[in-house]
Amino acid sequence: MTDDKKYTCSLEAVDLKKVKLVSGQIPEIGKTKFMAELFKAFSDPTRLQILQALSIDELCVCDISAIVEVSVSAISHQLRLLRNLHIVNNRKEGKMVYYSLNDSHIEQLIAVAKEHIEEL
Amino acid sequence: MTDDKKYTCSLEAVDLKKVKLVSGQIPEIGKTKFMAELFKAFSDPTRLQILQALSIDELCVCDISAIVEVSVSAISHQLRLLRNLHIVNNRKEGKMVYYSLNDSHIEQLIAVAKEHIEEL
DNA sequence: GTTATAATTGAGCAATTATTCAAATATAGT
DNA sequence: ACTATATTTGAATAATTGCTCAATTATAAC
Repeated sequence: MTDDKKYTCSLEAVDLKKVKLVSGQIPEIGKTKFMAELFKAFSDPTRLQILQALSIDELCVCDISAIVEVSVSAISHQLRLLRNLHIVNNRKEGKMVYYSLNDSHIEQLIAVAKEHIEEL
Repeated sequence: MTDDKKYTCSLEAVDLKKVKLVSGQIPEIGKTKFMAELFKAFSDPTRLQILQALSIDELCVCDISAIVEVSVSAISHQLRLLRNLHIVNNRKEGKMVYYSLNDSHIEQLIAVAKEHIEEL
């Protein structure tokens, strides 16, 4: 009858007060989903290599392909994903397209992650 | 004959000097894969909600399930993954298991990501 | 010991994803 | 116009992933 979510354990086990308090303090699900998408961009080794390379220098697709040792096509697919999330910018020059990082948060995220795994 | 990776474009298109320079400066693939795994932990909305909840307070599995509105089983599966990556700690008290964040980098990563999406 | 319940676990399934391949665009040089 | 080449794109495929369900483990109360 009551609209209790069946997900959880008995009422005695749940600290309802805590649950309400915490629920009220975490971001709404839409924002969380967006953040998760951003993190997902960093969660693939190929993409992470691309981002690390771009944190050193602006690069064209061919160069990225050579550095990461993955086909041009695969790189291009990944770059589109990164473009759509506004993580990288691109600049066309003749036949070639040069990519770069969009803002400093990208490098910050990578730096913090590096710190974390280094002190394991 | 030569061991050129076939991945890439013509030799004229590739800036070999740049490629070598950048290749030498990015972390080895093993480290990058590990970092990617860390980011992957943050890349699912359910897990990200768990982490955001834990950044506010230590919580038992039941409470997390109630906050995130996902089954206890699903939460437990995700917590195992987070445990294996040393992102969360747990503490047993009777029948219940309390989870908390392992170190401050976790909160830092979430904070930077939040900043990034807010200034889009 | 028996019962109740918090939490974990393994198998299975639907959905997502990273890459390859082939084809299409776009630009430069002839 | 024609050719060469840098990049993009769509479809297909194999691999991964998050959840559910059912069963199990661990602890507490009786």
